[in-house]
Amino acid sequence: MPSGCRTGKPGWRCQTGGVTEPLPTPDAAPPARRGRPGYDSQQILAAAVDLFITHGYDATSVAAVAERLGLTKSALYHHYESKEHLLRVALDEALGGLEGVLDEPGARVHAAGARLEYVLRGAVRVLVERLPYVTLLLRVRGNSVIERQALERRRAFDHTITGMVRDAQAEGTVRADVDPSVATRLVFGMVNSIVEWYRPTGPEGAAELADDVLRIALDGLRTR
Amino acid sequence: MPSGCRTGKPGWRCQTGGVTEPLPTPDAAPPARRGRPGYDSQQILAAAVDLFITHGYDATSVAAVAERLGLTKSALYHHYESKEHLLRVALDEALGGLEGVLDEPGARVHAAGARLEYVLRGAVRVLVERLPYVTLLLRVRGNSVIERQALERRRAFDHTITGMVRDAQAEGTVRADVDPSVATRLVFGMVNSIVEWYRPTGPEGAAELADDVLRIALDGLRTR
DNA sequence: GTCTATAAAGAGATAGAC
DNA sequence: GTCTATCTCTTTATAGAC
Repeated sequence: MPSGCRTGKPGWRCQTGGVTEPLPTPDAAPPARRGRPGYDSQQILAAAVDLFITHGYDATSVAAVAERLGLTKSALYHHYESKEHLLRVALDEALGGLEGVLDEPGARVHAAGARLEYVLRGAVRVLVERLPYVTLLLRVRGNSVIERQALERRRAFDHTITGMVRDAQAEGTVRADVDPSVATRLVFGMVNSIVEWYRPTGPEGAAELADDVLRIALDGLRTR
Repeated sequence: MPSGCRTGKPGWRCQTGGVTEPLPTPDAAPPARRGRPGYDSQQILAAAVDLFITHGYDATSVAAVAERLGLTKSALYHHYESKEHLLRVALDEALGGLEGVLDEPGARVHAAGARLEYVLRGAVRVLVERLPYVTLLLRVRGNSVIERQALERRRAFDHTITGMVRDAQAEGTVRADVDPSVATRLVFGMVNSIVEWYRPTGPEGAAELADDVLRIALDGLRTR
């Protein structure tokens, strides 16, 4: 990210709304951690992910992350050995959440239609709970080893869902006139698009959002 | 984009599949243009957009675009006055296509449900016809004046669709138990997600794809 | 655990030759 | 219309003081 963001030079690539201003120092509410200021790894990660989302991973400099926290680059390198380390931990947070849904009992009931419904709702839940991490995951394009590993885990997740759609078509609970792979991609396209606009502070809770998604994805927009 | 993409140094952020290799020179089929090699503005833009999509706009260097074309940076600056100029033209290509759908007669018929259906189908059509440009548009985050102007035009487009959804709810053709704004976002999330996986070379044509989208968005995945 | 200072390389953009 | 050479600033990362 160019330093023009700070100087306000016209034409520079910066967000409005003061996203680049340093966070208040964590001294105000010390989380049972003595010594000097010191963010913990979670707070540093959260700041980094926020910038990665806004400016893109590649375009976010380590200096920008440090500045956001009111630290220097060197201090940041004390917590994370590299910029990619931050990315790896963040992507794992997202993927772990999504994969966790598939291990829950509701994702293993016998009826395929019920499994699918449970997993859709679970995906919305994880997406909202871990919004920044999932947002980052969905912006990864495979430009490094770490990103390609993340994409591979995403593909495996999608593949599992596609199997559920296929099973549900076989049992007659899901329409059979759309390819299961295309149906999965379209429905998860709808689910994933939530990261583009949903903010937890809004009036709509995660459960209501999941209801809306399920209504449209399963029963469609049209009245009958 | 780091030069390690070319040297194959491990850990570098590069795509697999040789995306960064120079294009064959256009000499093979000279498009009625004499003198020496010379790409036209369209070809240069296409190469730039392809890299912007893969690596992100900010992370793509002008040198990388030039190298992709087998040119130097200076030659590229002869065609486009800046990197942002390339972005501006590309985003306009996408937005012009989408806005054009709203001006077509089918988007102005009296029945709101029919208008909505026409515009959904038209959006899929433009998205497929101008796939790279719309893909780039959907990745813009508002980090510069040009990006914010593009986001503003997108918002206006979405606002028009939301109005159609609201009208269709009033006439009884669209279910009224979902907020029109949320419904629009979800359905366009589904439509827009097509850029993440659809490739025109595949077995599915644009018309079949639009049929699938309309089926799921309007009638849902569930059998009845 | 944070700092200053620095290294080596890449960024956008321009000057001017041919 | 394309080139080489260059300017100035930013990049990731490290060394070493406190």
